[in-house]
Amino acid sequence: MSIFEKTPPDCECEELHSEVIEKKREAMPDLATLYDLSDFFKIFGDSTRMSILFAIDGEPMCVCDIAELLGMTKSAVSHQLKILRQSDLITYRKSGKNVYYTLADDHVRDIIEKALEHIKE
Amino acid sequence: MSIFEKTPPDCECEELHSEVIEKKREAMPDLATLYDLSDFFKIFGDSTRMSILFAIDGEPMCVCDIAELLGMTKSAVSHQLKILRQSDLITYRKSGKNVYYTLADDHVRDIIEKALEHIKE
DNA sequence: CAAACGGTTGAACAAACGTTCAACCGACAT
DNA sequence: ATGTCGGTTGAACGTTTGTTCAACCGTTTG
Repeated sequence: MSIFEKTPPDCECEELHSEVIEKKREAMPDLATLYDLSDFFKIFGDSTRMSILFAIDGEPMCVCDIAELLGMTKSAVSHQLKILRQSDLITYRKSGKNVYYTLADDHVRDIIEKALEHIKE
Repeated sequence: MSIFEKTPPDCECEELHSEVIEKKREAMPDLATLYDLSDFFKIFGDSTRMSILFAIDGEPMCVCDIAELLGMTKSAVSHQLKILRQSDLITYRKSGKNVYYTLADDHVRDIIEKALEHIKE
């Protein structure tokens, strides 16, 4: 059979370095991008952080109110806020003893919206 | 609700059941949705699974080739494929001794694309 | 049939994760 | 200064998670 013929992918484990593997390897993003991507999604992969993101959407909220809203301790909330802060997903504004958090930009909303579409299929 | 602040949010920890909390509580998605969302993102939050998704995009790949491409054991890949299968993100087709996997629909591509935009800020 | 191969599975193990707890810091009031 | 309150932090703990290992199943081949 011709090598130019469009054949079903040949995938014998003995045949390493097959055409398919090489073609795919070239199409793959570099490792750094793969890690950045999965690290990015990891942030959303926790229900507490997801709840916080919804909570601080729109009007900013202080830590104590978030904790009350979610039924959690201030400490637990603060730990998650730190992770969200380090990912540049949220911003904060200090006012006296309080710290008010809100979403950093609209990108977060967009991605969650896309995911919601998939969930509801 | 306006982005421009009418009144600065009042958030004393003593004042539970504040207006803000109640307003937010009504705007929050139900718990089931929050869990579904975070569980959905959790799937993407692993570099191995992310790599697999890129690998099987377009032309289907069998388990052995994926393993070779990613430099992992068949077992490890198969475990992650199971998770992706259970999330309906991928489909498979058996052919003799081999099993060929590919993306289930375009939704996956869309979401990863959105995330890539954010990464490259 | 039996052996070999691709793929799956469950248990075990180590690493990563989220919450709790206690201590701490800064801003405000007494 | 002392105390209080909102918020942060680090260590400890229990849970979750991904990989490894070994055994297993279904298909193909000798």
